[in-house]
Amino acid sequence: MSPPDPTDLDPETEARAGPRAQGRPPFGQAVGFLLSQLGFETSRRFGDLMSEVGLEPRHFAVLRAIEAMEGSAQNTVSDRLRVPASSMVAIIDHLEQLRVVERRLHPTDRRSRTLHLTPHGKEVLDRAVDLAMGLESTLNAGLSVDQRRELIEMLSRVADNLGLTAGLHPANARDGEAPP
Amino acid sequence: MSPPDPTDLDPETEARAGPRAQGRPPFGQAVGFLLSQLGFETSRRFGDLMSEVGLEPRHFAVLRAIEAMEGSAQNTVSDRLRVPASSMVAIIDHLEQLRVVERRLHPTDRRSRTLHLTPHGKEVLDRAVDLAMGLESTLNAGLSVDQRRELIEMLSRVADNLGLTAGLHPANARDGEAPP
DNA sequence: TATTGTTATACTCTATAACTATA
DNA sequence: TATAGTTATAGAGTATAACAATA
Repeated sequence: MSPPDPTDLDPETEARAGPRAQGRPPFGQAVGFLLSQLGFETSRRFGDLMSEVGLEPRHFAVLRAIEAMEGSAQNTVSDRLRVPASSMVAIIDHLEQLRVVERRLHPTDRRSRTLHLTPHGKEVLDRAVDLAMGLESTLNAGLSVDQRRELIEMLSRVADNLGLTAGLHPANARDGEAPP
Repeated sequence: MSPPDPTDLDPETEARAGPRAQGRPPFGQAVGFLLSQLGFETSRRFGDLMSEVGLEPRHFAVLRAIEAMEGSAQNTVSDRLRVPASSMVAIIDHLEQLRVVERRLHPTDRRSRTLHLTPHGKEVLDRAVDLAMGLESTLNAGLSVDQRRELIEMLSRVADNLGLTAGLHPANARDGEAPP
């Protein structure tokens, strides 16, 4: 093995800030970097939690929407969440296999399917919500109630700056104009 | 076309909060949801910006590291950023094709390659940094200097709660123990 | 003709592990 | 034997568009 590369940085000095050249802004402490980093890790942990109840984040989102829009047509839900129709098929297939959602015949339009949460689906959703609240507690640890409120206010402001629609996650959403 | 689904929610009432059932917490305003949503959109916009200079976010991260660790071996950089070695090959290939980075022979270890930023690479990095700072300004619009500082402090606290290493983005990093 | 839901296909992405050459 | 870099391969994920039934 060759000797340590003499150009290596001192780990104790630089480790916490990440590689950074003289004269460059500290990207590791920029709002954009922090949001990207935190969003990625938060999503990863959320995915891990949801897998405990057999779901992925997208299934959770659709399940919540179905509870809120009980009996709506499949395309109504996919339009609301801006999920592509073909992706929606796979999502509902999965939820049906778990027996948490049922497709039923639409009373007047035979092309259409209405979506319904089963009693078991309600239980699974309760459990998923508990898991999500646990993650929320982890994130908020050490923040006072006032700090958390301020944090949410500022993040909401940033979301406005980006033109995001509240409550609509862009990960699975089609591009295009926001709903009117 | 069939008449509007009678279970549809009133768009004007519910659009900003997203689908939500009675008795459920307002996920759309939770820290976790906001971070996930903002992180996704911030990353998407950052990727769009980097494409203006022919880069993807990972290339930007590696380019910054090479500037900070000029002349280090390829595996030193990939270890620092926790990028898998085989991914690093494709990243450096791309940076070399853009003539922003050069591989050179290691002076003592003929298996190894040292990485060097070209003068043109410095220019490209300058431009990429400008683009990133523009996004940072967009994100911070409407926040006072004090508010931005508080926001960064609180986000850093949340990052600590998640055990994240400052400046190290988990998107391209292998799993495993953090550097000592 | 247009729309709902479905299926099939083609594409991207990337991680794993095999391989070469050196140490 | 172990390591640096490279290459090959296989799997997951996803969007696109074609399709069948119905409006």
